[in-house]
This record gives sequence, structure tokens and C-alpha cells, in this order.
Amino acid sequence: MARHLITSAIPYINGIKHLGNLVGSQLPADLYARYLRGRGHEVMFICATDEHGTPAELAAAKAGKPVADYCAEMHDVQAAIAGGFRLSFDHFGRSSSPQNRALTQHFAKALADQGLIREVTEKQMYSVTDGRFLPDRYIEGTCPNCGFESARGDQCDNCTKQLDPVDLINPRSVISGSTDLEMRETKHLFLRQSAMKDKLAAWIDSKTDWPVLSTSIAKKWLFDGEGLQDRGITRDLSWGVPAQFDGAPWAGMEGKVFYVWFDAPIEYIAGTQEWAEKTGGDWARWWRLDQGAEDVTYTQFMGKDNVPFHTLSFPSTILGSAEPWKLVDYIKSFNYLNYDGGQFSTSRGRGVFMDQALGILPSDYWRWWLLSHAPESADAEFTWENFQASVNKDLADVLGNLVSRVTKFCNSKFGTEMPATVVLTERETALMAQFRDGLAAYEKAMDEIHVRRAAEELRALWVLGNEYLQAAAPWSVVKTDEAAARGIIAFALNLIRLYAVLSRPFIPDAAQAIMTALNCDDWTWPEDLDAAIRSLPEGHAFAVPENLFRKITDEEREDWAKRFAGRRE
RNA sequence: GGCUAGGUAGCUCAGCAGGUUAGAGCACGUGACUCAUAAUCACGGGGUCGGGGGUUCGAGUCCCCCCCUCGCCACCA
Repeated sequence: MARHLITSAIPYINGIKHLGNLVGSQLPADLYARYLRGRGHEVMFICATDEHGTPAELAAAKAGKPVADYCAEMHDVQAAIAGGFRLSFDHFGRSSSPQNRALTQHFAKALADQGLIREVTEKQMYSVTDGRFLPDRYIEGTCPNCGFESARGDQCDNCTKQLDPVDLINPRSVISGSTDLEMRETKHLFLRQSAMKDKLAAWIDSKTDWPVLSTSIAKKWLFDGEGLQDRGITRDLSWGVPAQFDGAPWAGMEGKVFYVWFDAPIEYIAGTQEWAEKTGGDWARWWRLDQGAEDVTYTQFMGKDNVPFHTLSFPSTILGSAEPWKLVDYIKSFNYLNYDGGQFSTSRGRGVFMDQALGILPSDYWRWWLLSHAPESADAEFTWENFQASVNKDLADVLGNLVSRVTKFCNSKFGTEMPATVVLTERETALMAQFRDGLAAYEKAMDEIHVRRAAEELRALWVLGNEYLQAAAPWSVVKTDEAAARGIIAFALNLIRLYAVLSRPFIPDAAQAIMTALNCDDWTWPEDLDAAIRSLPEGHAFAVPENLFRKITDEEREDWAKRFAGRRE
């Protein structure tokens, strides 16, 4: 039994995330956590909401609520939806927690002690009307290059030219529309990532088994142009972790907070502390190499937009602190999921959002499609046709129908109890050999976190059940040799129990439904397949379950395609 | 513009230390079966592996050029 620490990139607080966000981190992280638990490992799975920053303040203002209240509410909303998708976090924390405040300030102090913090005075656009400094992309104006009137301060969406806010003609605040803007000087703290460059490069180079997506992005940031740049870790905002050091003021940093990218990943640790406080558990044995974490394997999941922070910035924080913190062992990153020929768009309400998804179909349907199409090697695309085909074929026809035909056949011929003791004849022995190979392939894919391949291998195991039943043909055998037919069904019922155990990481509710119907609660992973296939003894009572999955009709598909094409309701 | 990743059957994707007739699922066709959610199982048709050049006994797989998509480019997170 090994110990696995798993974290999912923490979703931002301002609103409900879409399916692309879900499949990019939380869902595959959950798959892996469930799999490792299933195999008997000790798992700590942490996620949280990322609550600081300008967008949170603006969203709260728009909602007419104090930002702390807004975040608390949205956290509960996101937690409820995560529960709806059966995301099995050990703790779903908040980056605004007292634990994270203390720990973020602690890291800042540790980094300062190591000489890795420097002050930088920079100029930034200030909106007098809004009373706040504006990030570049919160400034709009006419593009000096192409004349596009809604060019953003960092880049023109029309001609894609990179801009500086001062280049814009007639600049205005995106927030208020105000043109009362001026350049002001402001002092910020920078993390000297550049000083960590060689150490980070050597570390990344040692990670030869990481997805290319993880390493290529990291290397680009490390070596592109002048190489890894120092990065500001403070902002002129009121909502955030005060830019102090272990609670002591830092001269000149009054009224400033740490920048979200700095405090958000620290929440992985602080979230574990929150968990410890809640449960009385020991967080340090997961995170402190001097307090029991040396045998922990730490895996992070994230979308590609988060890779630089997790491969460079957060490791700079960890390594730079010179304290014995656990560093990540494996970074699993994902590309984007597109929606029907374009992008998912939060602002335009394009695509399916997590709450809407649960409103039209149970979580297993989404989990299965998203995981079996996870954007691992390239961007993937969600289409309703594809979704309908996968759900109907894989879930309803292959797995659901298998469970249905076996339990119903047994009920009609032998009643609702196990009709025999499992005996392996030639046919079953051959099937078991195939199953063993398939199971090994499934486990290998899961161990390597090859999500799509794992789904493929799992499905192949389901198909074996249909192949077996079709060849054994108990509906024919029963007419001449009832004992043999009973044996076939007993074997098939036990096979179905195995499917529940093996499928649980992907489709936990359906797995539970199978187990409930089989009147069984033995989720032991089939390390010993010969014993596992005999788990349900002769005479064991079971129930015929409702159909596990229903099919998606063409009418529904068309209706949904129309409904989610634009404008979120 | 620079950089990343990709462009393989109608669709979604595997394959890539270069090596027998390029694979899977879906869709399509034929057959089998009739226990089951008009489900299942078997067999089959279908690809000049984006284009062009090169290296090699041999290239989807390596090199060069071009075309096309997606994304990133550090003050969004």
C-alpha cells in the first residue's frame, strides 16, 4: 500500500465552470483518486476554490454583495455541484481560509529570508473613477494598428497584435467605461524566479515521464528569450492575503495583497490543513518531508493554462523556501475541450455548464463521455452526436444491457438468487484468461494515468461479458441442460459484480446500483481474480435492477444542441 | 510575428527506439441469435497516414520547405 497525494487545479470562484474546466483537472483527478483508493492505497485528494483577485471583486460588485459573502456563497454552490458530479475530494477548501492566509505569509517570509524577494516600482494604469489599478486586459480602446475599437490593453482581438495599454487610442476602463485613467507608480514584490532557473531546469529535465504538454510549456518559459522572468507576487487590491510576512508588516506594502497565482497553489497545502482541522488528521505527514511525507507520491492535475504556475512558479516557492516541503512528482496536464466547432465560452454562455449538465442527465453519463474523450494529446471536441453515440452504445447497450439481460434471464428461469456455484469449464477458463489480460491492460493505463486508454480498456472488459454470454447461449442450453445454464448465469452474475468494482472510478453511481442490486458490498479490487469471480455464492439473493442507463433520443439531442448553442439562460 | 501541440478511414482517436497486408470504437453492409434497453455476437467494405522534397534496403514514424487548425506569448486566472 502506497500513499498518494492528489490535487486538482483549483477552479476560480466567479461563476459555475463548464465541462471543459471539469475534464481538465477535477474529473481526471477524481478518477485517479478513486482508482488508487480502490486498489487499497491511502489517498489524500484536495481541491478548493480560488477566491482572490480582481475578477472576484468585480463579480461580487456586480452581484451587489460584499466580496467575502459572494465568495462564501459561490464556494457552497461549487461544492454542491462537485458533489453532484461525485468528485471525491477529501477536502474542498477555500484559498481565502485563515490557514492559507497564514501559510502564504509564511512562505513569503521564508522566501524573503532566502533573498528571493525584491521590490520593484512599476507603472500601471489607474482608474480614478473605479478607484483601482487596472490589469491590462481591463482597459479597452482603439487599436493603433488596425483601428479596432474594442482592443484590449494586452492584445487586440481583431488583429492579434500585442499591445501596451499606453498605445491604445481613447483608452477606457472595461469596468466602468471611464476614461479618467492615469499612469501611476506602484511598488510591488517580485519573486526572483530567475535565480531559481538552473535548479528548475534540472528538475524539469529529470521528469522524463511527464506528458510533453507539461514539460514543453515549462521549457518554453524557462528558455524563451531572456529566460525565466521574475514575477510580481503582490497586487493593489483589498481582497486577498495581506502582503505581510508571518503577520508582520512589510514597509511600503500596506494595503496590498499577495497575487492570486502566489497564494492559490499554496492552498493545496493549506487545504490539507483545513482538512486536518476538520477531521483531527495529520496534514504534515502529507507535506513535510521531515514529518513523514518522504514516501508520498504527489500528482497534480490541471489544464494547460495552469502549467507554468505548477511547473515553475509554485516549485520556485517550494524550493526557494529552503524548507522540507513535498514537491510534486507528476504533473498531468490537459488540453482544452472545445464545444461543437468552437470554444466553450463562459462570457458568452456557449457550451454546457456543470449545473446545466446535471440538470439534464445523471453525472455518470457525463463522467463517462468526458473521461473517455479527455483532451490528453490534443484539444478534443464535444458534439452532441458523439455524446449521444457514446452514451447509448457504451453505457446503455454494452454495460447496461449486459446487466439487464443476465439478471432478467436469471429471474425468469431460476429466480432472484445465485443459481449455482461458479465452476470454470473450458469456456470460462478461456474467458478468464482474456479477462486477466484485459484487466492488466486497464490497470496499466490507470497507473500511467492514460485516461482515454483506460476507458477503452474498461469498455473492452465489458464487451468480454457480452461475448461470453453470446457464445455460451444459456437461453438455448437451459432447454437441454439446466445445470449448465445455471453455471453460465452464476458466472455472468459474478462477472457483473467485478464490473461494478472495476468501473467505479468512472461511473460510481452505476457501480453502486449494480452492487446494491447484487446485494453485495465487497469492493475489494480483484488482485486474486479466481477468488473474485466466486465472490457471490450459490443461493445468494439479489434483485433485478432498473435499467442502469437510458438512451438519449434524437429529439433530446437536437433540443439540447439548440439550447446550449449560445446565451446561457 | 515568435513559440507549443496537432493535421491518420464518413466521425472521434490509437499507432511513432523506422520494418511483415496502417489499427480501434462509432457509423455503414451481410449473417447469426432471440435472454436483453429494436439490445448482443460474427464477418465485411472503407485510408496514396495535410502537400512537396530528402535520408534509408525500407518512413505515417527521421530531416528540410510549404499549407491548415488550436493554444500560449509572462499585469486573466
